[in-house]
Amino acid sequence: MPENIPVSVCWFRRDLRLHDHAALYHALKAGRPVHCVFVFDTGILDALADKADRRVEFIWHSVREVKQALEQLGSTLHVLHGSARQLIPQLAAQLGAQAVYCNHDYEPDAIARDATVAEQLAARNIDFHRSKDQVIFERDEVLTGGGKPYAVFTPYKNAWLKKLDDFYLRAYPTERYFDHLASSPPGALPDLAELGFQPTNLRELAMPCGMSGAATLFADFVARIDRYQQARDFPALKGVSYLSPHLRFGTIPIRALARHAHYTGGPGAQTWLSELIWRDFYQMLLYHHPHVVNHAYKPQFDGLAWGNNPDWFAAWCAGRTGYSLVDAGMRQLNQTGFMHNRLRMVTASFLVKDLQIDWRWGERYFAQKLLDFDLASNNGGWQWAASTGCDAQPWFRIFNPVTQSKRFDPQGKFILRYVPELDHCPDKFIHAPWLLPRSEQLRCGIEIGRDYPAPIVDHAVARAKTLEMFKRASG
DNA sequence: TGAAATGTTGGGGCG
DNA sequence: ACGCCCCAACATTTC
Repeated sequence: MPENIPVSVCWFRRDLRLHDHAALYHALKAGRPVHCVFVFDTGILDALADKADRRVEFIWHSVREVKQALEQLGSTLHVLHGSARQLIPQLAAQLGAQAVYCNHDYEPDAIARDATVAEQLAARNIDFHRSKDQVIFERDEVLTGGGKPYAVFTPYKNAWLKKLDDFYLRAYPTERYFDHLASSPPGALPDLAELGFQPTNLRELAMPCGMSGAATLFADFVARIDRYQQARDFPALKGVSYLSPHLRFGTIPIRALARHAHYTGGPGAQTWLSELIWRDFYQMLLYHHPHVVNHAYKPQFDGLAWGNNPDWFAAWCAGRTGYSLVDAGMRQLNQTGFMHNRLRMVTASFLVKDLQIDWRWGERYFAQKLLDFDLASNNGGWQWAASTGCDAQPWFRIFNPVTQSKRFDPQGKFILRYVPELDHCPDKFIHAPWLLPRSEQLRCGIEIGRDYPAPIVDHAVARAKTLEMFKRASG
């Protein structure tokens, strides 16, 4: 690449697609040849304890798809491995770039990283253009009448919906400017092993990756969105969109999803749109209150006297608490990297309010395991369940794991998918197997305490204890 | 985006 | 027939 031709760099991060991509659109439209780059950032990857990580594999497949698509257009994706803070300014300088484009990221670590990159680019006299892309409304776009960020979801949602119009839902027509992609021979793609990772069961799970995978899942969901409201709370049903990993890594743009929900209408689409608004809400909240990463949003709940029993925590992680729906949810997470949203609430409530374990322990575990892990949503969800958060559920609201099980998995169909030990357990006892009389246990071959764990806590006792714990912190 | 405790009502069994 | 008890069903309040 002759250094006298000014070029641009488009830095892909959590936006692994080529269509409706804000940064790519702005880069291409500026007219200079655009070099696309992705960095497997050791600053992030080195912190992953488990070197068989479904997310790295998901990203790898998605990056490969973007790269192949760019190569069909006569360009390529430069795939680097190292510290993004150093590599991006280096690459930009090396290519003789006049500008670097990327999309906003609202996580504290990402903000710090981007600030470093901004400094280094400025020192080299290279422009750094950043765009909103991963949310509909970011940071200060939706504020209260008093000009402050919302602290309660419902009024936020109302203001969000009021502000919404065609403008915010339109797609960036990147494909119109693809002829501005820098022409380039195909580049190299380090394989998983070179990145220091091992393959997972992602293939076995038939997880659709990349832009094409996102399109497949989206089409599948669109066909059943009318049933979303009725079916979404039942983990045994195919009720939810399963798009969360794609939304996380940007293989599908949020605008396409919000657009569909908004223009389709109906109770299913409206309920789903509301979930997308929760996502914006938590991103906005994290941006304004980065302290939530390590602390309760409500400071008085930083003083909760947690029990933090390590044996109970291990049982919770492994799906061996003796509460069948809780265990099924945790095993789904361990085996697939996904957990149904209803079960995220049930298992989180159980950890915090039945086991009295610090919500941060659970948050960290989900962060390690979830394919769709997103700091803002995960933290927001945990603080909601733990009652420590912004617009969280009241602290005295405690889920009964058995009642939740009866209500949301009435036939125990989901439980049996992940807790096969209970295969021969009579339906009546599937939600609370320890109530199975000893004689019945022998008859159907499930000895509680041997074939399936006895409950590690008594819910009624735990509930009273937790109410005390919260009362002391809030009093 | 609850659950449990407590209060109220009304029907039926029964002396 | 009547009062009394029991308790299910529903409503309210409390956590």
